Amino acid sequence: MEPNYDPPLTEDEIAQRLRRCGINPTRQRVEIAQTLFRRQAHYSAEEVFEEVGRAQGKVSKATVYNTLGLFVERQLIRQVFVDSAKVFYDSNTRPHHHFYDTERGELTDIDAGSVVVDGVPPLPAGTELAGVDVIVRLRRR
Amino acid sequence: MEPNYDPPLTEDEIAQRLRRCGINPTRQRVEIAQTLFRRQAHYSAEEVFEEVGRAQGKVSKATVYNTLGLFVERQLIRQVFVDSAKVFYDSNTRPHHHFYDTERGELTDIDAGSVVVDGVPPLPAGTELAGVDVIVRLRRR
DNA sequence: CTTAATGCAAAGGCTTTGCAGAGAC
DNA sequence: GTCTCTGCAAAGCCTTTGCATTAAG
Repeated sequence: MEPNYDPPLTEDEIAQRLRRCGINPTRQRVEIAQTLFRRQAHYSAEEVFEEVGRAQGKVSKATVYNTLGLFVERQLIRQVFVDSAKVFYDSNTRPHHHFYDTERGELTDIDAGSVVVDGVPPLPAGTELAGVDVIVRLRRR
Repeated sequence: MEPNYDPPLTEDEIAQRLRRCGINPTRQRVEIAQTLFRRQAHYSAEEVFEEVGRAQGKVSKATVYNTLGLFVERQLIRQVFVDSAKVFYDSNTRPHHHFYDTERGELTDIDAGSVVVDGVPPLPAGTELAGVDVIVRLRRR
């Protein structure tokens, strides 16, 4: 899967991006965003917590959770649900789907450009489309 | 969505079905299965617990969880992940996908017969297909 | 100063586990 | 009697919340 940016975003670019989403770019938020956008990947909250702590200054777990929640709410990132154990946070903002390796617990992107989902019945009355997620579950053979 | 059987299964039919999956049909297991198959629906563990307690003899929460886990393992039912808060247990055993009303937290089946997912890239090396889940997320308008 | 953000620890919700007692054969 | 299942309560895990402290303007 190609990265969704290249080269890596600078701190200033990150800050701008946060501002564009109406998010005040504090040190912690910028560091979390940097981690999320550094490489195309799917992180659990725990992984973000560890990775930020390693690469940058320490950020508390509460702030990690609150910030991830804020980013999701502002649609900077999205959540992926494939497992009851934990939520994945996905920083690929382009339309895409996922392979999920059920044994390794790994998510991989599938570009939405190549995928067609057809034949979905009319939406129930009073609703509108919020998104279509395709999860291709894999097992090792 | 049409029910996946009709009329309702008798206790004996349920027991047979459990045996076919290699599950010893105890009272609790049969009652839980009856609840799950009574109508086409998606239950949280909590809902199964309450519904069984109301309709049948009481079953402990531990047994509900253990039994649901057993049923999933034996592929009598499947889990659906759409929300971090809880797992849905789905007793529709035919291939199908889901609408998910994000505001009401309601799942509705989409028959797989009508849906085509095309253009999925080749599976990663060493893996085989375990299933394709399509979740059509809806919001109220 | 005043408002917003952070961090710690405690609380919460869902789920699993340990283990003693009940049931099946 | 032996093996399995059940149920309670305790523990576990991920996540959220309350609240005092710190940072920002």
